[in-house]
Amino acid sequence: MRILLPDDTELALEDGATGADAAAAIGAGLARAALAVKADGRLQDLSAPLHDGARLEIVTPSSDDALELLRHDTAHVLAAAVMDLYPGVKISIGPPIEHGFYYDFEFPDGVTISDADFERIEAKMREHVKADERFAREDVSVGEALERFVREDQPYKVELIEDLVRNEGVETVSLYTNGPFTDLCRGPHGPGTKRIKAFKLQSVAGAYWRGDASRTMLTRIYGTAFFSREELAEHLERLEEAKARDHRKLGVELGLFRFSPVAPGAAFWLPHGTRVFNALVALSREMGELHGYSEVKTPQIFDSVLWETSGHWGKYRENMFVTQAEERQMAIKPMNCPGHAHLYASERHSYKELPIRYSEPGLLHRNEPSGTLHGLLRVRHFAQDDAHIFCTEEQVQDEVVGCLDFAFSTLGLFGFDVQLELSTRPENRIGSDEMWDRAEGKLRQALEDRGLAYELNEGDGAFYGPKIDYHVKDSLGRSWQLGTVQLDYSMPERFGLTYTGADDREHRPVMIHRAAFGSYERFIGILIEHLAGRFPLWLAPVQAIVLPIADRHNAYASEVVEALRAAGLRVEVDERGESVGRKIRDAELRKIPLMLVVGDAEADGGTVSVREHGAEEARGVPVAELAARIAEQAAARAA
RNA sequence: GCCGGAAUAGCUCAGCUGGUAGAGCACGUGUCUUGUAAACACGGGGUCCCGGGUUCGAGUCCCGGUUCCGGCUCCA
Repeated sequence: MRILLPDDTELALEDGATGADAAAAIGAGLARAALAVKADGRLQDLSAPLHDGARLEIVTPSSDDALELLRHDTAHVLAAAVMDLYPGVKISIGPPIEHGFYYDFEFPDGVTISDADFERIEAKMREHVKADERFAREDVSVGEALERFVREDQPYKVELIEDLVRNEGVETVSLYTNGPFTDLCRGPHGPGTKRIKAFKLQSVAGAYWRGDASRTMLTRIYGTAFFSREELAEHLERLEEAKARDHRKLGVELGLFRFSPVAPGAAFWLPHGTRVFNALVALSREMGELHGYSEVKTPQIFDSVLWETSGHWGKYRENMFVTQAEERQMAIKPMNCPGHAHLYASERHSYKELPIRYSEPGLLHRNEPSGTLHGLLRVRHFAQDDAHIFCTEEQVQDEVVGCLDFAFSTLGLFGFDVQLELSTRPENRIGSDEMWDRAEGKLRQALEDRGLAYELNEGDGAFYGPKIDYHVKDSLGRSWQLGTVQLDYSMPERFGLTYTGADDREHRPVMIHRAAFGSYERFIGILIEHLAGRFPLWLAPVQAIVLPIADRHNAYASEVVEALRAAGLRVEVDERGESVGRKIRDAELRKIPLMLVVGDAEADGGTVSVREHGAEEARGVPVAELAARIAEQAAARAA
């Protein structure tokens, strides 16, 4: 038979030849390096037979799919080692993931695993690797596979097979055996365990079977693997570096905020953190003015009837902070929208007024489950750059585009890599299919109008309408939602919102919920990690620090500070009796954008010596010139 | 909320099989008067997370709780 290679040459092989045979026919080196093959774009084992005319690609460690394959192999080796060490353990699933793999187990009663056990497990894994066990595939009937896993008392495997039969109607399944361990697995796998040159177990965590909180909690062991020790070491190094960017660490080091057990999930903002926060609120207000938003203020605590009207009482009561006032049940607001809807309803509106855009940097409280709190990224007490647009059905499309433009011109200042997600109708929803078709179509159209790439999240919309979310990743690659645009056909109904149309009849407005940053807390957390704590001039809590060389220069230093403050800049002076080297080091560690050294020469000439991160030092800069330049730079919010 | 782990000075951490709590940095004082990433000396600083138990004796062992960390579930 003939197969086609990537360079379009043909290779003649005997009928029934495998991927391994093909690799060997091309060259001995390639045969040694080969892990698997891609036949007509589909990955398969080296030992699987090829078919005539197949377009073949040999997968080696340098191929795109190789790491995933290796990590999947390693997951099987982990399972083998765990089976050796913990008799009676039940296995579930063990896939490769973005930077490694995991395997979920149910350990026998009384056995808990912690990272202290990793050494022992890794040692056992190394034995399996050293033995270079083959990954042997076997296709068996469903009956045979079920019989096997029932006999071995592996209920999770049995359930998986039963589901495969039910959902996909399979009649046979594939089993992979490496050494003493056999797993239900689609494959493919590499030829043998010896290809696993470098691996490491990383953490242990609980994980619900099938991601269902009502089912058993399994023990998940995470690890990673590479083709060389160097690559593993580099990866671990990168993880360490990422930890150094952690906003929880930098926030404390830079004196931005703190947390305390007296208020779990709520930040205490120090003066410097508050400056950053306020600078962002100012930005949002400025953008709001530009885009036709009107700021409003609504109460913090409402009678629970408002939450019943909005529907939050039924759905989110557990997650709301409830309080009491003279026998009346009140609740602290978890969102601004009911307040805004109530405000809208308090006046009559004509179509001529629409769209009405209410913004409010409102302070919100949500009683998030304790286990979900995470620094500034998931908190119970936060503020949003929130706004609600009340508009006619015809205006929705333009308003959504406006929201996207608002968000991108705002987020664009920070250089984030923003992922857009469009979430469509969930199973539990209100409104007709026609309404959903229209609403989803408008969001999609808005994204396409602006040429924005997005991911489709089917069924993930709110019960009252579809939405577009902006997602970014933190330093450790975890994805977080920032802003959003949500169409809401429910709230206007619940609050009986109307406007008088040109036809002199009452009509229902559409409500759009939108935010660019989302929560300021989360945004600042992400921003700190993104910038590694080095804020641009316009956001920096301290924009410049004046460093007198000796204390005879302190008086001149104070003059410089005054001049710069007069230009509206946030400036400090370091008058400590320390060396210049020391003052510079400390200012660098505080990540202050500008260091202004002043000595005899500067005092004589009315200048400063400017040290700026990532730039050449500039001596003899006249103070007035510097003040004008950086004031302009800050006003322009230049990066 | 669930599973696992952790908690010692402002920060980072050491403290063995139970025997009066330590370092570096930071902070304070003094000396030095400094030219682009750490001058030197001295000093102050502790509810060893909280509550209970075991013990002659608990930072250390056991139980309960709190918060945090890593995940899972959830996230209007």
